[in-house]
Amino acid sequence: MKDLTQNQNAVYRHLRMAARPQSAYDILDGVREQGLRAPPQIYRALKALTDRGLVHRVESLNAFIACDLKHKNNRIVFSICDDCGNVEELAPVDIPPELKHMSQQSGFQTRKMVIELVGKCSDCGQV
Amino acid sequence: MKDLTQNQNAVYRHLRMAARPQSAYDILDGVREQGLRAPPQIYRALKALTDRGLVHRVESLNAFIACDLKHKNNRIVFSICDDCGNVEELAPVDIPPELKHMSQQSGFQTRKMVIELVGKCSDCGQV
DNA sequence: AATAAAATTGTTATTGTATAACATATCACC
DNA sequence: GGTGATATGTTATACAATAACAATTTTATT
Repeated sequence: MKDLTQNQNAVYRHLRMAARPQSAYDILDGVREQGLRAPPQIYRALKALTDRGLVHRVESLNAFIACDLKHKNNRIVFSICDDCGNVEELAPVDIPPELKHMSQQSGFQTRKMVIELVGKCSDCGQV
Repeated sequence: MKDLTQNQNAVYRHLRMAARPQSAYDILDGVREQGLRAPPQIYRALKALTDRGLVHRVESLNAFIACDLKHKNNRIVFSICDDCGNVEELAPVDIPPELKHMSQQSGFQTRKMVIELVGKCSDCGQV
């Protein structure tokens, strides 16, 4: 892939294949065959991948997901189904104007915004 | 306080006193004197408090913070300084229209939205 | 090419976060 | 007072993340 190290590549490929967000230990299990054996190897690869924006961390799940979109790494939006666990990345949006205003008022300089919508996906919604 | 159990009250008071978001184990240390001894006691109290909207979880920090605002529990906004660790809760905002539109397109029913702004607070910003 | 410095990778051990499972107690109501 | 429901305590364990150091590979330099 794009000049990734072997370990990064293994982790990235695993995440791209996965149907759901993966915990670091899920990933570890998934790449054992490629010779990765210990958590730090996974976490290092994840750090490199998230720094490059190829992978995002889903904060409320302590899990990781490959990024399909091409976008700057500083606006991230997920919808998270708390029934089936499915997570979709949505196209990034700007900081809402009121929010931008509020945070600037207080002198806060935003480098990154994460939005997580929690609810029910289309499959789980009609109860 | 408002018909909280003893444990909930102890945890809530600790969080209201704290200057920073507290991990569950920070809280445990802080309420040992009140007789709480084990993690499940903390996590149960936190669950009750977050369900009632008196406490929020700061997802990207695995930490908890008391809510000063009176607001519905389904729109939460934080600014998080990744330098000094300070976290402020900002007034809730609506789901950005494009986002609402996008998620509805896909049939997602949002119950809750969490926004976390990461950057530098006014104290740490001027480097 | 030989080698020293730097960067990367592997390994062990540990720290931090959260919950399962079960025991005990308290409360509400008949 | 018995009984079901709710709350609480306790032990043990699972899951998430990183510190510290060893080994290896890479790079730059002579």
